[in-house]
Parts: sequence; structure tokens; C-alpha cells
Amino acid sequence: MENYHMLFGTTTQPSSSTSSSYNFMPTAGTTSSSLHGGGSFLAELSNKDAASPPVAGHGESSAGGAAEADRPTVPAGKRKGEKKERRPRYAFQTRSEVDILDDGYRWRKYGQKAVKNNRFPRSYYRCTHQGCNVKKQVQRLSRDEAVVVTTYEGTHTHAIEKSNDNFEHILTQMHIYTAMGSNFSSSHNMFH
DNA sequence: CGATTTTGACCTGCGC
DNA sequence: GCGCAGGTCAAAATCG
Repeated sequence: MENYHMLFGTTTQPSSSTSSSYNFMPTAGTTSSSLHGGGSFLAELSNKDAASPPVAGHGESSAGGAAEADRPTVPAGKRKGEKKERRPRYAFQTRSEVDILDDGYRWRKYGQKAVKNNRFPRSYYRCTHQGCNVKKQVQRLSRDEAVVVTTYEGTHTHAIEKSNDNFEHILTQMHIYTAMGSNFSSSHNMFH
């Protein structure tokens, strides 16, 4: 059914090249102002402890979920002590008409859930590359449906297979704002 | 035929 | 302790 694949060409805005504008989220909270939507999102990011849940993330698939036929007695996740390296989190705000931005990587959608503060559902994507546990979540602001917030979790360990426009270029340079709960010392200034 | 998407169910963490 | 919110997985369906 969905046939919309690429991209910014359609549209009403001939704009230049890619048209989308990239805006990094300010840590200062300029957007908070009195908006609940924006504030909420920021608060969540900074509030998250990123303790890395032992849930089935890697290692063995194990029975994370409950199969309808069998009731797993195994509680998902029991690894205690395992810390695993922390996953860097990058949040980007993009202005686009489509939620799915092609950054050059292959993403497989693995879930969609609606958030409370947003009328639009949040989509969860995962890198299909083997060994690349990078996750990406896309969320659209109900306040500004034109604004799409993309949050990247982890870092790609493989090179981009697609050399789209300069998107990758920008993405590569986008590693600026890090929304983490324990590792965000430097990089305070977007422009160093 | 394979890969990917879609939807529902289920689990975990936190708050109260 | 229960409920809410968010996040993930799994099976089925669909597209190419």
C-alpha cells in the first residue's frame, strides 16, 4: 500500500535540494517555554538513566516474548552485573514532510507505539546490518506536524551502503548533540 | 521467495 | 501493590 519511498521530491516546495532544515535540539531548553510537548521530550531524554535494561538486546534471542503457545518461564533478562557499553544517543530535529528520512542506512521497522503527549505514534526502527545494534526512533510533534524528531541510539559499525545526496554528509556531521543521562559533559556548545 | 511491514500482545520500569 | 507509559518481539500479511 504505501508507495511513498523517496523522498523529497514531490512536494510543493521546490526548495533547494533537500529542503529540509536541520535543527539541533538545544540543551538549554529554549523550546521548553511553556510547551508541554517539547519540554516533555527533552525532559525524558535527560531524565532517562540509560541503565541499559538487560532485556534481550543481544546475545541470544532467547524467549523474550511470550509465545502464545508456550508460556515461557523465563523471565526475560536476568543478566546482572553485565553492563555492556553505554549507547550514545543522538537526537535530531528535522523538518520534513515524511517521517522516514533516508540517511543511507537500511532500517527495519520493529514497532510503533503512540505516546501520550503526542497525537502521532512513534515509530521504532532498527539497523538491519548484522552486528549493528543501532536503533532509531522517529517521532512527530503534534504541535508541529512538520517537525520530525529522529533519535539515533548507538553507532553504526559499518559504512553506509548508499551514497545518497549530501544527507549522509550532514548526518555524519550531525553527531553534535548527545542526549545522554551520564555522558554529556562536553559538547555543550553546538558549534565548537 | 525473501525481505519488510503491520498489528497485537507482553514485558519492564517508574510513580503513586 | 497496582497502574501507567514506553519499549520490544512475534506471527501474519504484503510488496518487489
